[in-house]
Parts: sequence; C-alpha cells; structure tokens
Amino acid sequence: MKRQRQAEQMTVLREMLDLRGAHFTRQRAAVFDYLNRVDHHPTAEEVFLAVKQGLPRISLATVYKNLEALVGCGAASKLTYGDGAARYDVRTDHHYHTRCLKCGRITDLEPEAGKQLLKLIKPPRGFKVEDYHLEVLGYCKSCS
Amino acid sequence: MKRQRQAEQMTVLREMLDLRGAHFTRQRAAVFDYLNRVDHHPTAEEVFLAVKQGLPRISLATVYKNLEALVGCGAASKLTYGDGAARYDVRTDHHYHTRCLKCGRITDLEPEAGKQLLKLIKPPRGFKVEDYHLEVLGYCKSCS
DNA sequence: ATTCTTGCAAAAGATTTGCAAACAA
DNA sequence: TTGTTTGCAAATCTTTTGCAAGAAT
Repeated sequence: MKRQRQAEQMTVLREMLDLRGAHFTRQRAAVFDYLNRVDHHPTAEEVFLAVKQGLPRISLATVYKNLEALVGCGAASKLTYGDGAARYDVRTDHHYHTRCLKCGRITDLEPEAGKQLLKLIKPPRGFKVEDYHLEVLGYCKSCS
Repeated sequence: MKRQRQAEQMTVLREMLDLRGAHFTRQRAAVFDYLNRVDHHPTAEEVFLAVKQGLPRISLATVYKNLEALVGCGAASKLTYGDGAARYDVRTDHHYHTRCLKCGRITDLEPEAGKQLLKLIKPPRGFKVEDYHLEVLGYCKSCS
C-alpha cells in the first residue's frame, strides 16, 4: 500500500507539472519523492545528498531547479528563515509550525487554529490576502 | 520635539549597547537612526545606501556588523523571508505584519489580535515557546 | 591602557545562470 | 520534432571574516 500511495502521488505530480507545461523526469520525481518521505523540512543541500544515493550523477543545480519547479506547480512549498538556507516541504496547506531556535528542526502545528486565526486577521484596506504563515519559535524537547 | 525624541532614543540605545559591552559609535547611531526613520523594513543594502549619505566612508560590512549588534542588544529585529535579503526593524515587539508578494513591502498589523492568537497556539509537549511570528502574504493596494 | 569598531579586501555560503548534450512530450 | 531538462562550471548575491588602523570606554 505504500507503493500504491507513491504511484498515486506521482500521477498527481504528473498532472500538476503538465498544467504548467513542465516535464516529468526521474530527477524531479526523486526530489518530490524524498520530500514525501522525510518527516522534517530539508534544505536543498539535504535533498541533494539524499537523492544522490539513487541518482549519483544528479547535480545540486538540478535539485534547485526541481525544487523551484515543484514550488511553481504547487507540489511543494518553500519555507524561509534566518538560518541561511531555505527549506522545502511537500505540503502546501500547512501554515502553522514550530521551529527550534537551537537545532532548527521544524514541526507542524495543529491546523485547527487556522480557521479562528483567519477571523482575527484584519489586513489594511486595499491589501489582498493570498496566504498566511504562523511560526512559533522556541526550544524543542531535546534541546531544552 | 522630533529632536528630543531622537536624543532619548539614542540614550536608550547607549544603555542597551552598554549592557552587552558594546560601544556607541557614529556609524551605529546612524544605522539605528535610519531604522527609526523609515516606515518600512529595509534590507542591509538599503540601510547602507541611506546611511552613506551622512557617512560617505562607511562600508557595507560595517552596516552588517551594526545591524547584528543592534539585534544582539535588542534594539532591532531581523525579519527573514524568501526574497534573498534579510530585512531589519527597530521594533522588536511586532510579530504581525503583511508582506506584498509583488513589491516586497512590509507593513505592520494591529497587535490586538496577538493576545487571542496566543490562546489558539498549542505547541507540542516539551516545546518551550520563546516567540511567534504571523505573516500575511498578498498584494498591497498599489500592486493589486 | 584596554577593548571594541571601522573599513577594506577576500572568503564563504546559497542560489542562479549559460550552454551543449540528453530527454520527454 | 519541438520544447524542456540535465549536468557542469562559472557567475551572482548576500553575508561573514581577518586584520591593521582608529575610536570609544
């Protein structure tokens, strides 16, 4: 059933890419697959090192291009913090997470609060809301 | 009264720096003063170009060092997004803002919602909350 | 006097780009 | 076939660092 799920995800990915006129490639699939497997939000470098196991000739530039392509077609999202490198995630619908100030690990928060949160937000007149992002900073269990 | 306010701010800055064993310098004061004047959240480059008007010999590295010093003593805060460069702000108590996806301009949101927001946040067990950050993404009046 | 800061140039880290060959549609 | 992607190297952009001279405490 794990395999079937993966196959479904790849079909969905194919469609999402197709809508943007982008091709489905082994490298792209590998990057997407890795993002689906990990439980945290890796940097491009991390993705590169992991995907290289299966595709030894892949380059870091290709990983960057593919992460960009995945974000572009909506299959992944980019999370940027002050720690140098950007992080990537397959989920585009999670806007709530915690980030450890020591180890940098990111974990998702319950999305329940989101609905209520939206009611509280009062953007300035004329501002067209497209998305929102809530980040809770602190120290995780193993770092505190 | 504008001048007096500036003088007060500088006195406060002196104290904040002193607590960390940091010196008060013309360059540092100029960077801090600029952050106090602007209505948006500039990048280090922007600060550099602006401060250079009054201190033509200042270097970009000095601006970076001073922004870091200001953040270190609590006189400023650093805001990091996916658009390449970090942005800085004198206020350290504003965690709610909007960011335009087109021009990158950042404006503050009413902090009222913060109190209620905190009640909604349920971090994982063992996570020690230090800070939080809410960002609303979209298009500002002039860009939409 | 001692310690910190400046300015410069060089270095480092992350990400992007140009291009010819390879691949997907 | 046509347009996109790959891999490589070089380039770019942001930020940091080493160091001697200068400024603040």
